Amino acid sequence: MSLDEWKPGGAGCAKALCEECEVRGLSVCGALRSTELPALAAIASGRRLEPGQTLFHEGDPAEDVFTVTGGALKLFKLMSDGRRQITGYLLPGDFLGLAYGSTYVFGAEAISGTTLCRFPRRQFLRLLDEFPALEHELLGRASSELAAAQEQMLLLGRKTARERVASFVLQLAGRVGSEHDASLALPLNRTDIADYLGLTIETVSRTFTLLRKEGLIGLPDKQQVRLLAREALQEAAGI
Amino acid sequence: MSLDEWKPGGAGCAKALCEECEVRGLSVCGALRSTELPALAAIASGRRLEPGQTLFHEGDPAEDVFTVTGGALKLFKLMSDGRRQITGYLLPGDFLGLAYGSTYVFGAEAISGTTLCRFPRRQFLRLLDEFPALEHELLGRASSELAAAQEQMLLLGRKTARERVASFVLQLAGRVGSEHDASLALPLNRTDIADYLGLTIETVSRTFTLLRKEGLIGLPDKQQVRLLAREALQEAAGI
DNA sequence: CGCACTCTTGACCGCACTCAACGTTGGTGG
DNA sequence: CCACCAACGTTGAGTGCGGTCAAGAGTGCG
Repeated sequence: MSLDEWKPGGAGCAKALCEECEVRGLSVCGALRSTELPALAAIASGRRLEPGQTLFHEGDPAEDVFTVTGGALKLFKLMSDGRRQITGYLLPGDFLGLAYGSTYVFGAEAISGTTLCRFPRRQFLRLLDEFPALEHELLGRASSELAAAQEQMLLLGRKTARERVASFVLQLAGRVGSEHDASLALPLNRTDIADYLGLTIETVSRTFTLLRKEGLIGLPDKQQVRLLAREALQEAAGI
Repeated sequence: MSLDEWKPGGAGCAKALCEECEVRGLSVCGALRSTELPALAAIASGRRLEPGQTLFHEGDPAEDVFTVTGGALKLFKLMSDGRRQITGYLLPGDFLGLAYGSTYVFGAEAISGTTLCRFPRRQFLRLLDEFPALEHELLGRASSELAAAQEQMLLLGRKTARERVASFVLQLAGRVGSEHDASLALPLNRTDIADYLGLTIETVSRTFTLLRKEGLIGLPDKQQVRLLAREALQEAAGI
């Protein structure tokens, strides 16, 4: 990816000082005071990715870190024969770039139209020395991600298809903060859900249908889910 | 667990200043200078766990963080019906306590006889403010753990039994730094390997036998593995 | 010697995968 | 406007990998 695709000024939204960025409260940047933000803004550049566009591949030199300002990204690992495991998905405010040494250990691809704030890794690491609050914030996020990763390992290693799908719906509801009985927008299509849950697309489809017939969820359309019985869904998730 | 089981002085080995601790170079403590160590030693206490003894359960209030100074620990999550997923195992030098909020999100249990260095969480967090190098070291370790967790998600979600066992043997070899053709001590028994790889004990046993018959590994006894064909094993691991 | 525990091996089963067909939707162009 | 096509999702039929159940081998300990 050529550098000139990135526009200076953070989030590609002309908010040069990050002050007005709508995800500031959600993102790592929220750990900095207003007086410290300019140092971050100085190294930021913004970009928009179209659906399906690749941010980087596994194995690429890890030269940048990112904050998601809009849309959604999926992270994944590939095997040589094409098998794929989606290891996570990122929503606005999420930080990307913790888990690597000198190269990215996973690929990242836009799901919907996505906007990002990019920081050159070296310069970002220098800022960590300058602002311990930023490093502290990152450590907190890394802890949460590790906890989520362990939950996902339990899901992938031990849960049945029904338990996996129920867990996924509940996890999604927790992440986007749904109101009671509201519809949730699914950030992933069936293929991606399958690769996230370690199943096939057919099994995901069948299981959605099963949970719908059981009255636990509603499926108003292909991109939405409705939680109809949270308690029962938690039971189905295997607690 | 009552506090008086913990003996002041770090690692339960009377090395009050951590200076002579044999895992200092491997552990987070290595990030501190000699002049800074006493501050860490002042809040450290040591303990020994016998095989099978529990350090803490999932859901316990997370009051301490630990460094493993000897032996081995397994981390695991349980489902209400007894299904178990081992999410990782710790060897000397490893740090324990990153992945939680106010309560531990996994259980921890000694595999072999294990010695630990314990730090009260609050006091440890205060030291992080004082010594940014310590926080930096923890963030680096969290990154590595996240990378390992994603690799494990690929294994659990997409690999066959043969690929899982081959991956496990190679991962173990990388972690204990085996010499060529040397025997590796298995830190986990068959039941634990099964719960780590998302398989049953029978499948693990059958797959070890299969890899032995294929000439990829040797099984001198139940607690050792020998890498006989590293290249072929990497091929079998699914790369 | 008996008992408990771990590991291995065999026979059978079932859940999720594979293969296949069909339905639905949205975009494109005649 | 409809015909066509591609992408995505759903559903059905049959299969196979790994799970379940069961028996037996090996080992250590009282």
